[in-house]
Amino acid sequence: MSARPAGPIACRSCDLHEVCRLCGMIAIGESGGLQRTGALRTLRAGTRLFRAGEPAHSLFSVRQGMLKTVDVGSEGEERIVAISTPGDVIGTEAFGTRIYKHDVIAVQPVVCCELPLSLLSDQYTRVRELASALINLLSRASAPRTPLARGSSRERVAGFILDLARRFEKRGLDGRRFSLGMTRQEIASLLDTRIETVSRMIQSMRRDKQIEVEGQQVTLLSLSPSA
Amino acid sequence: MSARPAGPIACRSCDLHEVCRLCGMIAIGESGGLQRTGALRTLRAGTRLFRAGEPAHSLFSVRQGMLKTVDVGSEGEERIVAISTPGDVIGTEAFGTRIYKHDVIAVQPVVCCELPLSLLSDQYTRVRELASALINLLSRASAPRTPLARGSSRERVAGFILDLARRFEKRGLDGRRFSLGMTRQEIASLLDTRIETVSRMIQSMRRDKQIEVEGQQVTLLSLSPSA
DNA sequence: CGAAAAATTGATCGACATCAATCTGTGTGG
DNA sequence: CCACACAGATTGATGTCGATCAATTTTTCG
Repeated sequence: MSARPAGPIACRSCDLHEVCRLCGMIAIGESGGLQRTGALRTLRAGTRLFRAGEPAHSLFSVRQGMLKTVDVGSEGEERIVAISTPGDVIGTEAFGTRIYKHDVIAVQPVVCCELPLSLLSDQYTRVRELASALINLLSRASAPRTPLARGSSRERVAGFILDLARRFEKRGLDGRRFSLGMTRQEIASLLDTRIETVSRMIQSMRRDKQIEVEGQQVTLLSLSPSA
Repeated sequence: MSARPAGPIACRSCDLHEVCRLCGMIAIGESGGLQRTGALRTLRAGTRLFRAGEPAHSLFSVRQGMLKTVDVGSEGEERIVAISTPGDVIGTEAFGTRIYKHDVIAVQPVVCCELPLSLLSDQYTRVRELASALINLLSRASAPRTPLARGSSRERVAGFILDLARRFEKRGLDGRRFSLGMTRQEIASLLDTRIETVSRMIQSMRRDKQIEVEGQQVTLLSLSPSA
């Protein structure tokens, strides 16, 4: 009963869509829904998209599945600092330095689009619309995000689930019934708490009829993604 | 004995420097150190630079002093999500939407540079070097930052102080002796903890000879900004 | 089926929140 | 100038939430 990965999503609800389109990488004559881009890439759960410190060749966008952005602490413990869901763009920080800053690892089977940085650099100097699109993309990505690891553990877990729900909804996926897509351990790492606490909070929310739970599958009841 | 505000810094160590220069806003014939830009702006401690939801006209860079980026919770409590120190750029998230996403408030007397977005938009379509500089700036700003509000309260406070030290050092300021620049209450809000805890941890670090403290003035002893 | 990983549940302990009192420095008006 | 008020900071006492330790249960997968 392995939960299906989140997505796939349509190109039009991807953050990279405009940039992608201007790069002329979307096949001509596409008909609605899902489209082919220049470079698709698939990863099995647990495999790495890239590593911190590595030279950066590409920008990625998530088509299907979820990935974790990981910070390795001084003692080697992995701390998850972000989760990427379908429609998100990964690697925007490498534009200047051409070096990735974190490990990024698939937590589910992933399909993503790959856009070579060289291609972008070549073209935005010629196509000013592309420069604009890139600037808009990076601008959005530069907004300080409200951290999930704040408040009581109950608030963190509820915040995490709501955050996922809103993101899915924004991309045209189901924001009321979906898979958490990762283990309790990974959720705990993201929320800077413990696996037992995550489990207890989820069960507690279930008893309070806020959600229904079956493994990683969640259904929102009194919680609402639009709230 | 009010602590002096952090800075001022030299233009060349400001994140906005390249963009600023290409905009031709730095007066010609400058001689080293501090230079005049097109628009300076000063704020008294406690005054707002801009408000969440407000239409965005400008990008700012901090020349002197410190500001807090504030998120207002559902019950009206202020949660500090970021601190801006000299050399930092504020408002990058507004490039696309032309709307600021947070309240930003001076915690010390502040001097900052103001660069109208309209001016930037007008020019990057003509000057491709400016587009590059903007893209580099936004790219850097889009990197997921390791949150300070993680780990034990001791780690949070130590992490906060070290973070400040490194930032000052990077900008050519003194990273071994400086002012925290804000109240214990504000530090507590940033670190998602309590004012009493911040106080206790600071005193504990003082007893352990990691730092010297006198009000907001701090001197690093065994702690090192380069470590 | 059997082994290993993930998740749940319970019992105990410690770190930090909370409540409360005091101390320190700063600015204000008499 | 000094008395006073007030905000910020420190310190102590107590309670509570979540970490930790431990035991099962459930799920996954070879």
